[in-house]
Amino acid sequence: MATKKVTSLEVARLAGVSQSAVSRVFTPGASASKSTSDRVQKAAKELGYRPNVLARSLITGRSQIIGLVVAYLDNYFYAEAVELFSNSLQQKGFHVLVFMASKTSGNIDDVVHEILDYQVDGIIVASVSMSSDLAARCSEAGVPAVLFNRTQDDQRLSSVTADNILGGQKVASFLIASGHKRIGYIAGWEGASTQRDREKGFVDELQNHGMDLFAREVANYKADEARQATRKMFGGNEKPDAVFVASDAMAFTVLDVLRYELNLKVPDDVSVIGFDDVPIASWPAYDLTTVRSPANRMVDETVSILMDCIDNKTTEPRRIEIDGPLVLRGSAKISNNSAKE
Amino acid sequence: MATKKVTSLEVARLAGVSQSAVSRVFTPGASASKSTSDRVQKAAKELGYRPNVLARSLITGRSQIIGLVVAYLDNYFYAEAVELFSNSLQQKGFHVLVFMASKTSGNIDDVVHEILDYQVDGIIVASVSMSSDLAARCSEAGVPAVLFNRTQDDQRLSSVTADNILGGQKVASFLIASGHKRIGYIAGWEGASTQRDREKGFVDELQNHGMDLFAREVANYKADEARQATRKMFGGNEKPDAVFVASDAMAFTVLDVLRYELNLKVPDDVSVIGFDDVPIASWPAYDLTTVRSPANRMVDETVSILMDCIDNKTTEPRRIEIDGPLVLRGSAKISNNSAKE
DNA sequence: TAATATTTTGCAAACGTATGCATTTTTTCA
DNA sequence: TGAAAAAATGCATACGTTTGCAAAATATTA
Repeated sequence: MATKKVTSLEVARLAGVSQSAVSRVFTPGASASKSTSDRVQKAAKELGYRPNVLARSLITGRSQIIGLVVAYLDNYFYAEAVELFSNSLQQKGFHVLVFMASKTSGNIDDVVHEILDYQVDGIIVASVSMSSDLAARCSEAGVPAVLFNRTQDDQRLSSVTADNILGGQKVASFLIASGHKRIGYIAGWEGASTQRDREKGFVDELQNHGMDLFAREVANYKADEARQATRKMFGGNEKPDAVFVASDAMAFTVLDVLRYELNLKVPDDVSVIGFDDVPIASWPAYDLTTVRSPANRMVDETVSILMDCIDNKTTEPRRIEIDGPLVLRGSAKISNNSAKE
Repeated sequence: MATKKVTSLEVARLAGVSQSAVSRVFTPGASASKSTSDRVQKAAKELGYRPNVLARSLITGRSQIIGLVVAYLDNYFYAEAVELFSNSLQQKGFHVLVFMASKTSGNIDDVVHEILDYQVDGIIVASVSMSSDLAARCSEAGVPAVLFNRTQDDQRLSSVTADNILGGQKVASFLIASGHKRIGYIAGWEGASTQRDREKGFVDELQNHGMDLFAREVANYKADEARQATRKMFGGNEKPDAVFVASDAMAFTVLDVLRYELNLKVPDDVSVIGFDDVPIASWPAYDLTTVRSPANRMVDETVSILMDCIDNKTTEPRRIEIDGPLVLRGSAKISNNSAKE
């Protein structure tokens, strides 16, 4: 009700100094004598004064806000990323303004425009692509943007991803070494670089060993489509003896369908491997063999790039791929039982 | 690089009108003739002009920013809430500034101060308590605050929760009706109203039927503590034949320990019931009977309260409890097998 | 102690926008 | 067609800060 706004001017009056003095006391680098500083601090405390960040950013040109575009939080990988980003940036004096790209507008460009309206100091684009003229717009506005868990052809954009190609290769090598013969793949959304790279590494490595995909379905990183895909892939007589799924989130659905709907034994009848190593993957009910996307390291790199751009104006775009191990668990056969079939 | 900021003044010059005219064109309610509007729009598009939200808020006193304090996103219930909040508020022209309360500072008050510095139009406090003098601070600053999924004694704060007491009662009635005799409870963090209310409803209803808790452990809403609690509760000879767990997130861990570590059959040896009905609860691997916390309705109510406060200055605090059904799934015996023991 | 170097302080001008008021233009209606 | 009503426009000010500049106060040195 009282809805009182305490300004630096009122503090100045109470402390018997100029408004500039108050500002200087609250500005780290500025010069103020101990005596005025004390008086101002006291007056500020008494009135409950705190600087208005928005007014400050108007003049400094820095809002201390980072815009984060994200499409869905039901994939735990992104939920965790939001938490990590927020913590990491908070520690550096920044805060995260969240923009959902999913249901509101299919048009990412609108969302990014909205972000720029808030005079953010940087943009993190997670799990979404950006038109390249929009990227141009950002750099034109002097706002650094980093793609998180996505790459793009436009070489002017920085990006941080797992090493998806290498990850796909590891899965292929492992499945071959453990004696699998009929290997399927369930793809994510084909517009996503994560999907393309994971599949490319996987298929290339199969072919290096003279093998081809035995089956392939597309599930667009969606649970219900993953369900359909599994039914289709395992509906016939000739079933795969292994399936690589483009993300853990889909792999859980695949496992559920295989076990509880099709009554197949994992890993005896079929081995299942995912990608990301989200926490659920280690839960005994799933115990999923998967490639780790090291979220914390990816976040650290992303923040680091952003900070470099903001501070030193290092405008040079970077593309970083972080390697993660294949984590062996119970959903894939390890032993090389060569006598099969 | 170019880092050019286009201002309304430049647009005005190009369009041959005053700066006020430009402002009016971009302000919904303001009056501007079609001809100037067209000219301004054209000039704006040509220069790539968009109003500076921060400068606007300085003068309007509205930032269109809602601060969201949240402690952990690894509980899917809160991850979903963030998504729902962001979507809902985005639609109303607001955006969400995220503040993590967990690891950085145990002190929520600091976090809320930081939020207020951003001149937010409202605050949502999820899964966290607030000191009541801080609450006073908010209302003093004219910033409405709503507790999400928490209540507090301080009657001046609005809050939105599931009907936790009723939910606990439903679980008790159900377990009794289906013939369970030795009923345990695994508690969340005892400082949380959700925990207290769920347990209260549960225990009261048991006592209405002349029963007491057979066993009780505290797991503080944490996975590893839930693991310990389950081992302890089911380590002896006299094991419970049912256990109510204060949240789904913990219930999944409980199920895993029961099945894969203690080799008990669910629900034959023991029935397990959770609270929240997060999506994983419906996955066949868990198939968890649970009370629904209707996240979307809770979010809608929270946003609605906030908007009322912002628009009409309805300062009257509201406390809303939303009823959710007990969702019957496979983790709890339904049949009334009275002949047991 | 006097002269110089340093620090502290206040003044005033920004930052980019919204808006009350007075003035001009357009519309309305008899 | 002319007077009154309505709409559009520009001017100037305000929002709450930071910061360059010059003046004042303090510290340093010979």
